[in-house]
Amino acid sequence: MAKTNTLNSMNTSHEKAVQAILYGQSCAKRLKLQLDHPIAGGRSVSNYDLAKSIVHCFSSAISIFSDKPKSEDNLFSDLSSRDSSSSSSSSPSPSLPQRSHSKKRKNNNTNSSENWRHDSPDPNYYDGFLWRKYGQKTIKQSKHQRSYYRCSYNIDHACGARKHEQKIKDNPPVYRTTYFGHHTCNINHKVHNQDAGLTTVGESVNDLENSRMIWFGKDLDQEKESHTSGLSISVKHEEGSIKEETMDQYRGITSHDKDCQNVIKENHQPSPSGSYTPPSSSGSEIDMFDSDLLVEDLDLWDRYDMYNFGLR
DNA sequence: CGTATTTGACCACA
DNA sequence: TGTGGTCAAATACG
Repeated sequence: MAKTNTLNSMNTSHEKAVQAILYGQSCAKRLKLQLDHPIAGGRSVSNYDLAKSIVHCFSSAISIFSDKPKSEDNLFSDLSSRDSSSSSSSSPSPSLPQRSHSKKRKNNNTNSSENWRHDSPDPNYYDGFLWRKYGQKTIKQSKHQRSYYRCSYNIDHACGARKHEQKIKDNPPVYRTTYFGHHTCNINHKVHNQDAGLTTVGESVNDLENSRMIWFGKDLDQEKESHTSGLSISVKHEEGSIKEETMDQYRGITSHDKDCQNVIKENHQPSPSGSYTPPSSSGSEIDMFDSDLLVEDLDLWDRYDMYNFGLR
């Protein structure tokens, strides 16, 4: 493909964003084709995969466009020096929150704590975990409020994972979620999945993480493990109420999975905030999932020329 | 009635 | 002292 050369020389974020959009367009075309001709033979890519790729492409493009190098660095260094300390203050002590504890994290080695950042147009972006909101604050630098969440199992499992969510851009809306700490609640969870042979689920969830998730800490494998094993619902967001039916696909859970998965099942129903809908009985889409389809890094957009689907 | 969210107050850090 | 992170009582919700 002649385009590959162009892509190889593609360096700027802008070009990457354009490439992401183009790829998304390609996927959309392909999806339309498959929807128009559902029985067309030789369908190597499921509609689900295509839809997911489309969403991812635009999400990535938005993320790129919204990332002004300077402001982002500033913002993030700010988070690293301030926010991330919250995880360390709470996670180092596996004990449950006590009233005697200070209400603000102590100074700590925040730079070494695990942090993820994710930008999404969807305020209820599904990240594979169940969160509980514990605070909301107006940030002086931003006109939008920042919401504070902690893992819903921070008590049951002494899970110190936390995240902040804040709208950073209006048009188009971009929500930035910053993650702190580890999900200790899900370590065993993955084992359950593996025992149950749900590797496809793991791959699917893993894909979520690939969606423009920026990691800036250490111990990637560990964090990845957490994401891979996590299954949950979104949380209510004060600025939007986007449902996440699309995430149903990720929830192929067997009955003997315990811990978080069971709790998810229990919590979904009563939770006023969760927009979770029960997993569809057919896991066919998950089974058809091809993780190679998904874009892990925008630097690899050229790689996806092989998935051009012959539409160009 | 149990659980999740909201929100004002408290507190630590820069 | 200002800012932002957290707590916890009040409130909302199913």
